[in-house]
Amino acid sequence: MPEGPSIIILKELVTPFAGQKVIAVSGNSTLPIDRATGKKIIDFKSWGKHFLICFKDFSIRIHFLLFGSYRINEEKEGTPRLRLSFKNGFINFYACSVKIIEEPLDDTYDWSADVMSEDWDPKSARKKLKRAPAMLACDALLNQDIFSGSGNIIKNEVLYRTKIHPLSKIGSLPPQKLSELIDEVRNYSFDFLKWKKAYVLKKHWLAHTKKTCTRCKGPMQKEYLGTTRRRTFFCPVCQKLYD
DNA sequence: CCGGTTGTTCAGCG
DNA sequence: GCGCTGAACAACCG
Repeated sequence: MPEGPSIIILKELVTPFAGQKVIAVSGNSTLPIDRATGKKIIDFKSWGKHFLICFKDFSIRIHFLLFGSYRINEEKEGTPRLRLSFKNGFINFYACSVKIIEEPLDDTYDWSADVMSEDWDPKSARKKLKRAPAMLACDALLNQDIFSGSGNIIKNEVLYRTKIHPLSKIGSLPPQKLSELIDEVRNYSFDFLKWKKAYVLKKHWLAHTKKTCTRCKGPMQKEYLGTTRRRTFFCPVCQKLYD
């Protein structure tokens, strides 16, 4: 569920409810979610992996983390964390993190960091990366302040596509390689979106979960790298270490 | 049936 | 008070 492109799909699926009044709210969330009852949804937005339900005076932020899910006009086993009903249907969110945001979203979110956004600004990402020369490439690609929406799959695929070893230091990447990295996060995210919609995402993985390198036919390496020790798949031959 | 994971937050430590 | 690390949480697949 979680990476940025999946949230774009959700946003598209809920468009029938944009502008609709919430006629009932339920769920096992401990927050005062009933506040949405009777209120009109102004818009649905997203920032990376955050799904945002916007009302006039506040917003509800949904984060699916690793295991969250949703159903639209469809039930599923278990109590939803949040359920919003409309006269033309309902949305259920399960096992997700719910947060209420009081301030205007423009005050909370740096839209230029969102890889899928029309406000995405590669120059801004570059500036942030320049400020963190010691950061490892595998950590940079999971950093939501720099690449909001990028996740572990996107990380592995982008490093493989750009032939950058996950343990490369950001400050050691030649300028053109750095540009390539930044551009490829957005490029691959849109491929991810296209393939996910067509239910063929896994088929197109070149690195993630792979045992053999499609380029050199050598073995792929699997290690738990970076500050978060996330699963990292890479080809030690084709992906160059910039140290 | 158990182990593992497309993620994040927070307590506890030095 | 800071940065870092590991635990906790969650549900479903293989």
